[in-house]
Amino acid sequence: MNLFSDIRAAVLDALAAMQAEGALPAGLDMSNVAVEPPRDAAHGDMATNAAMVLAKPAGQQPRAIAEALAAKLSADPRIVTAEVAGPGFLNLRLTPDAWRGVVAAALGQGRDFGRSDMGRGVKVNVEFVSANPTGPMHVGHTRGAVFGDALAALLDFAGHEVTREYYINDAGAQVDVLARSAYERYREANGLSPEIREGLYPGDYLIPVGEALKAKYGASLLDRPEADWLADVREFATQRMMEMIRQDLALLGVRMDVFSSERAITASGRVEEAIETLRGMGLIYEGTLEPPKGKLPEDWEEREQTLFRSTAHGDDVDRPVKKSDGSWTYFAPDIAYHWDKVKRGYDQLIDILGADHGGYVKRLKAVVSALSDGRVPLEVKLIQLVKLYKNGEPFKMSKRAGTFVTLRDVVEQAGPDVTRFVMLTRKNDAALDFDFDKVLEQSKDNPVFYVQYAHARVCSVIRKAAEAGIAADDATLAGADLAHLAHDAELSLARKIAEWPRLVEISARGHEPHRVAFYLYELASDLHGLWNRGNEDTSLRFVQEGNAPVSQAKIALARAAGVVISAGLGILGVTPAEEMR
RNA sequence: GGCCCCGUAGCUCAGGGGAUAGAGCGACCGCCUCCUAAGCGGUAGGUCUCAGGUUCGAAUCCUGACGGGGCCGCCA
Repeated sequence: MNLFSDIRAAVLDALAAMQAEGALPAGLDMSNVAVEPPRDAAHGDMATNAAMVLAKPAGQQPRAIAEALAAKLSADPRIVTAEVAGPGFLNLRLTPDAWRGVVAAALGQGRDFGRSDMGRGVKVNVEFVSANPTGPMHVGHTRGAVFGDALAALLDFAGHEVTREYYINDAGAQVDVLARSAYERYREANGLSPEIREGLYPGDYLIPVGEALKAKYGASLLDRPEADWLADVREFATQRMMEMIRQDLALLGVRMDVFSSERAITASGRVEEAIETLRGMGLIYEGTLEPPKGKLPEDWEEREQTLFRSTAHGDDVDRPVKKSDGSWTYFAPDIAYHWDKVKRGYDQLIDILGADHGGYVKRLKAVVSALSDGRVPLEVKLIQLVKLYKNGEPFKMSKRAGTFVTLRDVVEQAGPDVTRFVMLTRKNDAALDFDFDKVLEQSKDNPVFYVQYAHARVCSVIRKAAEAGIAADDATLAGADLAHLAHDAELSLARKIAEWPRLVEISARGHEPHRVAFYLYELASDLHGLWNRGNEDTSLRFVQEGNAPVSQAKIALARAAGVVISAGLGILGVTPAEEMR
């Protein structure tokens, strides 16, 4: 149930009736007609811009259209008043029963209240994290992981068929480096001193990998040429790294549906296949690139390479798929991988990438456009930098300096709830300040506690009611006589609850899970506000001792808010606490 | 030089073309005999970086400046 879209439908019906009567011309575009909560509550419960949007195409005065529309709408039993205001707004006031209906719907549907069928039949692939399997996840990865997971949950809630996918970069030079680094730790495990040369990964996390290699191979790999052991050690170490990454993701509460391997794609010849397909479209050629303007790379020289004509699909320059030595660039397997996703039948692809991949977006879009014949849209959500602060001072992560902050560091200290909420209370395209002390503080400055506290208060009310001998289970509440909700402070909370289904659709459409976090904060604020009004006006307390029917109506309202908080936190992956200690 | 992101209250940030631009923190003044005060109410605080444009209407869309960050062919 979405009261805003219900009322919008009523507005459209009224406009259609006006057209049938000749009061409005036929063939008007109604797509911009909106029914929204007004910025200022004094204007009413809902406002529509219909008259202003239609005035010009209809060739009529906006206020005249609004007057006629108001006359039609006032026949609707849910609408108390329809007043023309300002340049042609139509402000609507709804009956208390309309708002009580929202409370009833939320109780009836529980955490499913607000689910939308907006994405029905739409298959979406959300690729995120995709951290290289060469070490533990760090703070930067954490933001992408949390964002992707929440976006996937949001799209699911809005009715899409969602696949969460991780692309394992297990085929490039970096996994050879990993293998060499692990091999040194293997030598170390065998009592030799490791040579962690420049360019190898020095992290301690490879020490157990070296020991595990010793357990498996004994001393048999010692003093052998690299060619003898590289492939085996690479395979072994890569698997170990992926296990570690899966554990890190599990700590955060992130679960993937599909892990795709670059190595598998490369080995199966699909890169060649993809490039040949593009060649068949006339999009692959041998040529040289113009040097970039401005600051040149130091070793710039003109080279002939195999290039992808990405400019034919909106890119600024063509992009190399082969290096000058004839081997594939990083881009080539990515072409094959995205083609693979297209062939798996998704209607929409979403890539969650770090902001340092900004220069990569246009070529990826070009590939998907070319290989899907323009049918499958690819949206790339760039996750901007996480700036770390400690004691209010910015500090840089450095593996060498030992200030490398892992996901595990953060989650084990702050907990997954705080980590997730903080990282989701910001748009993906704005940089995020992550202040360790503030996040660890667990104080009122931390919005996640504020929202959880609201939920805990609802649970507390229900417990108190039970102690007072008033039944307050969901089944009883669903049958409560909501006519006892009459105070405007109570109906205001119902109005906020009514916005939830609308907010879900807006957030899902914009791929903006942060909106959920901000809405939950507002909803929590409204609940806390109503709670405290009970201090001055005892008739506003949820539990009215000795009056079960009235208590149950009030608790039903609180429970409806709690159900929405619970559902919203569920999308964000945050636990709805039942009590705070 | 080009491309991407950002610029809104002292600070951190919301604001899917709508009315008098909002919240938190900080400052100031109040509220616990009472469902958890991890809470609530109020006051103060604004040239929405600037200049053009589109529109009945722009913080929002477009163009261009300015400022900050990121990226830019044999790294992935």
